[in-house]
Parts: sequence; structure tokens; C-alpha cells
Amino acid sequence: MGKRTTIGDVATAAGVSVATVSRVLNGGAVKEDTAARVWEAVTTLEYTPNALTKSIFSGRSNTIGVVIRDLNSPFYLDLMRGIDEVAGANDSLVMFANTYRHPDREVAHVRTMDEQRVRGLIVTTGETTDARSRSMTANGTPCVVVARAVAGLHSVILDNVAAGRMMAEHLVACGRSSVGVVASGQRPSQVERTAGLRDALAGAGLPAPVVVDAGTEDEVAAAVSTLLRGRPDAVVCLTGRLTVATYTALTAAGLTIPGDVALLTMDEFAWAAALGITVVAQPSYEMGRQAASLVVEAPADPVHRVFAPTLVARGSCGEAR
Amino acid sequence: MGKRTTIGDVATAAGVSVATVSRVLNGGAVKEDTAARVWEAVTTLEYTPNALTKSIFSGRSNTIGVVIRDLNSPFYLDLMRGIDEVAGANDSLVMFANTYRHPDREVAHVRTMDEQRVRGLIVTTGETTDARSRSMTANGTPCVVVARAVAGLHSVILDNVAAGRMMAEHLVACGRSSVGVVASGQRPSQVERTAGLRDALAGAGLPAPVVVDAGTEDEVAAAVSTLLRGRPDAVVCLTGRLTVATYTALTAAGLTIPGDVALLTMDEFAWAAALGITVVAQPSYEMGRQAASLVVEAPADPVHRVFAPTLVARGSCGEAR
DNA sequence: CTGAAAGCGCTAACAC
DNA sequence: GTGTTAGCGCTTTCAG
Repeated sequence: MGKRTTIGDVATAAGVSVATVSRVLNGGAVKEDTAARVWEAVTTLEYTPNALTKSIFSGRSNTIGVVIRDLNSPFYLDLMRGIDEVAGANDSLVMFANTYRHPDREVAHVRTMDEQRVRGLIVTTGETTDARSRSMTANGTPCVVVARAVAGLHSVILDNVAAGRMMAEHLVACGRSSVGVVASGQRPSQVERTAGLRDALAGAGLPAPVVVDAGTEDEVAAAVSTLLRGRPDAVVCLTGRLTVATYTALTAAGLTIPGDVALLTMDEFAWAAALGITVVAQPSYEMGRQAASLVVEAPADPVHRVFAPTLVARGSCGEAR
Repeated sequence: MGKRTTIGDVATAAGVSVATVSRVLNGGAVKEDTAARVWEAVTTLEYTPNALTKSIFSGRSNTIGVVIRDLNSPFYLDLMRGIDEVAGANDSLVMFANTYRHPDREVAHVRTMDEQRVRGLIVTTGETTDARSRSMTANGTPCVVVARAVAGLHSVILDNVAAGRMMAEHLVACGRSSVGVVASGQRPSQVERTAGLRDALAGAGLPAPVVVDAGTEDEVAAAVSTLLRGRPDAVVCLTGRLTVATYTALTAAGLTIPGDVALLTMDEFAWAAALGITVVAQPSYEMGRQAASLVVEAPADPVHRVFAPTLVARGSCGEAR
């Protein structure tokens, strides 16, 4: 484990200069047999170029930084896969950091990504990181925010108002009229979904939904039992992260779905099909692809890509007329 | 977006040499007011040190490379979170690449990680990447293989034979006698689990289990229906990746669990508790932590850490006597 | 076509 | 304490 072999070692072994080695490695004009000698040396010495040093010149690595709030959520996971897929297709690696919904870590991680001179940055973080994202943008590092529209930065978002409305419409079509909602926090996405739901319900002449807030899975049981006191005929969960907990709370209360209560949730997930749970899905994989594409294409002006939600009806709200 | 500000710019602004700036940044001995001037310049110029260049000296970045076969699996996801957690605690970032179970990409990605001079590498790949992992080890980059023991490399694995045995014992305790198994491929983990299951069943004087292979979720339906022709009173799924599909195939066949058939699967997952599915769990998060720790600690000799599986009984196999 | 030499941004001796 | 001077491994003019 002495020093690693460098381009200089290869040059010596092949009896050429480092410049020549660099050329054959990067496809410059080199006489054929010279190149052959170099390749041979490369192979024998098992030379692996140092990508770090390379990036020093461009001042930029071929890595896409991703700062996620919570990998443990079907949405973020699929998003991640979409990003990874596009990164791979563009010879880029993904540098990843999870913040576990911890604001302090968000800024620290974004900073670290900047220090790593990532080629671009994709974040699902809160406003705390916007300042740095802006300065990074000014320095030529494209930054895209997912799930939140921000002036001056690229963004990839769901039409959350439409999602809320879509939920309401489906419930109305299924003949439900008393809606309870499990929401989580005050992020724009949650607020907008709630607004859309509220509006559409009002538009259909139904009473306003009761909305309870649950920050973590542990809080869901209490939130749902609060909801159930109002004897709703439908329960909506506005974030995929809390779907399991909501489902558990409902069944633990002895309720059948959709007999006693309809269940409608956000975000597609593997078990939804198996359990017949109706969801309003986000095209998360595609959103990840688009986010990564924005990094790769680096358009000069801020681009906001809004995606439409999709209703995947599976019966957990009963039959729609 | 001209040139980024460098340590030189800061030095000029503060009226000191780059060495001094470097010292205040990295905690060397500097007079207090000099340091203050430097920090001021750092702030005004929004200087963000280039981590890439720093790594050039150590010949090594502070990044842990992770090459995963399939993020879309509860085991790998938790593993990843464990890795991320330890990496974060050690000022390291995680550089991630998914191979989508594609051998070619495995070697390519591992090579790229090497080029990035990762501080260490964690892979869940097949034998194809072992050669490079060995040479990386020789170059001082600790490599740890997850879910597969490899001579000369660190490894973090489950005691798969014990897991298989544990499954058999639970089924026997629940009075089941005719076992059907959904396995996936010939990876050591699958083979060993099958062997453990087979042995323990034989030890209990029961007939050998029928084992069918399903590579992907799409193949599960057919595999399960083959199994069902033998009228088993228990179905075991040896990989968490195929749990949903197995469950779906069973319920689609109109079978009730555990009434008509017991269901026992590998790997803990969020919905298992909600659905009362009994699993044999791997301490995946802890395994991720240990893998990352091996990278951080970089022991000289290969370390093989074997973890014990845990049975989480939830009733999907009936009552154990 | 190929080599010599000048950096890229930063750290690490070595002097003052 | 602080500045000077070498490099780290690689790319890229600029000559030859």
C-alpha cells in the first residue's frame, strides 16, 4: 500500500511523457504504437486515474449532490432512483446525504456538497438552504429544489392543489361526505393539498374537513382517534410517510375499509396494490429524472416543472359512481 | 459565475499569505487579530474551500462509496441508512450508485468509486467486483462486502443457515408440515437459507420443502402457483424483495393467511406489523453501521462480522405451541 | 505527433 | 507567528 501508481509511473513504464499518457487516456492525437505501449503500461500497472485531480481543472466534479430529508419514504426513494438513473446515463455519480428532517444538518450537508464542488445539487430541504443554493447557482452550480417552488432556483413539484382537489372529487364520487384528514406539518405541499381538498369539498357543498396534524408516525394514532370522534366516513392521509400508521390506526379501531370508513392516501407504494388502497400518486421516479436532467442541462433561467397527480382507484373508498 | 474565490483571494483580501489562511481554516497557531481579519475576508467573499483539492494531498477523499444492487428493497434501504448515519458521524459523505442487478454496471461503478479515491467502499455486488476490491484494499482503501463472505475482504453478513433453520423451527412449532419456498437466484444467501431450512425440516422428520425460483416480481405469480399445486400448508419467501408479490399471489389465489396457508418471509418491513406478517429479520440498519465502521476503522486483517437473525412472530403462521 | 513546463487550489515543511 | 517554497496528480498550452 505504498503510493498509488500515478500518471508519471505509467509514463516512465511506457517511455513517454505524462502529456502523452494523458492524451491517450483522454483521446488526443497519438501515434498508434505509442498508444499501444501506453495502454500496456496502464494495464500492467493497474493504473486508475485520480478523478479528484481531474476535477481540479474544471473546478467541478462529475458528481450530483442529493440532500434528502427522509429516504424512508416511498416518494423520496423513487425520486432517488430517478436521479440515480439519469446520473448514471451521464457518467455522473450521486453523492447522497440524508438529513433525517433535521434543519441543522440540511445546511451543513448542502455546504459540504458545495465544498465537494458537485456538478449540481438536488435538495428536498426547507428554506434554510435556499441562500446557499442561490450562491451556488451564481457560481455555476445548478440547484434544483424538489417539492417546493423557490424563486431563482429550478424546481420540480407536484400540482398539490390539484392533488387535494382530486382527492375530494374521488371521495365525493364515492358518496362520502364527512372527511377527516391526517396532515403533517406546514410545508407548502401539505398546505396546498389541504387547500385543494377544502376548496373542492366546499364546491361540492360538503362540510369542511377536519384536519389533524401528525409530525411523526407515533403521533398518528392519537391524531386518528381525534378524527374518529367526528365519525367521518372517509380518512385522508396527505403524506405517504404516514400511510402505514394511518392504516394501522384505522384497523386497530376495528374499522373496515371501505365499509366503515374510506381510506385515501398520497403517494404510490408497493403494498397499495396488494391491499387495494386507493392513492393519489406523484410521478416520483419521473420527477427524479427531471430534477437530474435540470442539473445536467443547467438551463440559464430558473425552470419550474409542475407535475400532475394521478388517481389510482383500488376500492378503499368504495365504488365511484 | 467567473472563477470561484480561492484561498488566494482570501489571503489578498486579508493581507496575509495563503499559508496563514490555511492555518486559520485548519486550526494552526495564528495571532488572534490576524485570524479575525481572515475570517472576515472568508465571510465577505463567501469563500468555500475546495474539498477536492484538499483530498489530493491525502490521496483520498472523505467519501464512502456504496454500490448497491437494488435500493428498492427494505434490507438495502435500511443498510443504506445505517451507512449514512455512521458516515455523517465521521464527517464523511456517501457516494452512491445503484446497479439494478446489472453485473456490468457493478464493475463500472466500483471502478468509478476507485477513481474518486473513496475513503472506503461498501458493496452488495457479486463476485465480478472482487478483483478490484482486492486491489483497492492493497492500495489502502478498505472494502467491505455485504451479504457475502469473501476471502481477503471485510464482510458483513447474516447467519443465513441459522435464518433458514429458524424459519423451519417456527413452522414446525406452528404445526406446519408441507413447506413451499420462493427463492431468488443462486446467491450464497439464498442457497444457505434454503439449506438451513431443508436441514431443520429434515431434522424434524418432515418432507423436504418444494423450492421454486423467481428472479423478479413478475415471475412470482407463476412460481407460487406451481407451489400451490403441491397444496403446501406454509409458504416461505426467502427474500424481502419478493414479499409483496408472494403475498399478492397467495391472496389472489383466494387463500387466507394463516387459515389456509402460513406465510413466513425474510426481512422486516413497515407493513409487516400492520398486516401481521411473521418475518425473520436481519439487523439491516446495524449491519449498515458496522459496514461503515469497518471502513472508518480500516482494520488491517479481513474481518467477518456475522449477525444473528431474529424471528418476529405476528401470527401469519398461526400459533406456535 | 510528442515533450517541457506552467499551473489548478491547497497543504506542509522550512525559514525568517 | 507568518511568509516562502515546494509539491499533490493531472491537463493544457506552447514549442519543437
